[in-house]
Amino acid sequence: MLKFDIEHKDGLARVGIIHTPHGDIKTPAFVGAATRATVKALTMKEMNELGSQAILANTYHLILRPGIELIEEAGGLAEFSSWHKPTFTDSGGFQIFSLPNVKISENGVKFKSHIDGANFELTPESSMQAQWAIGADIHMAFDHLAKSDSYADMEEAMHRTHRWLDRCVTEHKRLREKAASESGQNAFSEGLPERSSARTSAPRPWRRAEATRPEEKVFGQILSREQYLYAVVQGGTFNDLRAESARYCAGKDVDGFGIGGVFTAKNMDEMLKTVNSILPENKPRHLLGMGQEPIDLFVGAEYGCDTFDCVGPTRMARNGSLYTKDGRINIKNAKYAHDFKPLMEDCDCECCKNYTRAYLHHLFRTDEITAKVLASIHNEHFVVSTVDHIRESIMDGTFQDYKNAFLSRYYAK
RNA sequence: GCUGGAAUCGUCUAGUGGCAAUGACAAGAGACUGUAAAUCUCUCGCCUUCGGGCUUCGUAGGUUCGAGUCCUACUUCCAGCA
Repeated sequence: MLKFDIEHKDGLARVGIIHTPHGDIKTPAFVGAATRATVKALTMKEMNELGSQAILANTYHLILRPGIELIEEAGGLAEFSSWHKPTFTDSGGFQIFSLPNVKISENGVKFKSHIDGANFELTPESSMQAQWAIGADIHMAFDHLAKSDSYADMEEAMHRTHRWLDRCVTEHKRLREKAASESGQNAFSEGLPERSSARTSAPRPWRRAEATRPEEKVFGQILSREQYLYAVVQGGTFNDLRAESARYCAGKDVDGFGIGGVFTAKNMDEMLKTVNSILPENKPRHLLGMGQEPIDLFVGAEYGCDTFDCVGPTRMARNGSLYTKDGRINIKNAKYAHDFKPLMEDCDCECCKNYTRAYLHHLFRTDEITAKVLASIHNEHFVVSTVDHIRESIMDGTFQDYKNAFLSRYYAK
């Protein structure tokens, strides 16, 4: 069972530590979205330096490229990407919702690679197998988001998610037992194409060459094959469905919970209150996909979510939309051409400590790669450090003050 | 000097008798929440009561119901020959 210590509580909000095989996550925490085993535009060193505690990769994307076997051959997601800290994988369930032309059946989902047209099928079982091969510390159950927000569609998606959850729990348990009995062997590629196992504990040439790099000291962790499963709560915008889903998931033998499909919900606070009042207190909760808007982080933490992930901050960054304490600004706008202030006052990220808005404006206008790097460093640091401050404020009882001050300024307009 | 060729919205460009006029870039702005996103959308001659009105394709004339498109002259530029 995944170890989760709660250090402090305030209503539904809590401060805790998730102990993973790759280290601890002090919660609440923002998890960087590393869909294709990289946080776009950023190196793992930069992610580490901006304070990120964990990343989340996506099973669907890694199946397409580079292929699950390759990640396994590399020794797992952490080894492959050189992120020797906690990792999550999403199940691929979200892609059912976001991709066109997927064929959904009770068994699972069939889709064509958008890269070369190859046919793939993801099922609860194959998603579990793929996630075990990827080797993230925390896996998401393979779930189903509704295509529309009608009650009927939401209800159907929820029930299917529950049926799939049972299959995920069974398969995850089978793989865990197999891993334990065959430790050291390549035990996790069942259902995937045959491939000779190259995964060993022996250092590979490229690792030996890097062994003296200074960041080895920062990253040095032990790769473990212990892996954990979160159930995913669905139910869309309907509190009765959310409650039903939370009750269902709460009864399962899982290590924590993802709360999915939330960005379609207008009533996030009510919904989270409902769900997190039902979910067992002693297991961590991950709010899937939320965090582009700071208010989501405050509301999420206030109502008992422990971790967040979101592609918004880095995507915004690449598109020139950058966080400040006074709201997001579009750095490409003409008015920043002669603005020689830092992007954000009192920000200690590499971008704000060293560069001006005018310089960022110029880099974006000239389409320089560095524009996206610096912007991504800032935006990712902004959300990571905001959640870190939320943690501190819950700890010392000043959460409401911090929330009110932050949000009233950010959304003042 | 002679002989060809060319001049179109900030730039490059399409257009060879019915056009406020093509495309790209630039410019102005917006969107983005478990990433098919370093992506996408809108505006881009002037005015507008959003029906439309007005002025535009080097300059000046001409032919024609109608000219960016045809003719003449001029101006500028390019190429070749002197």
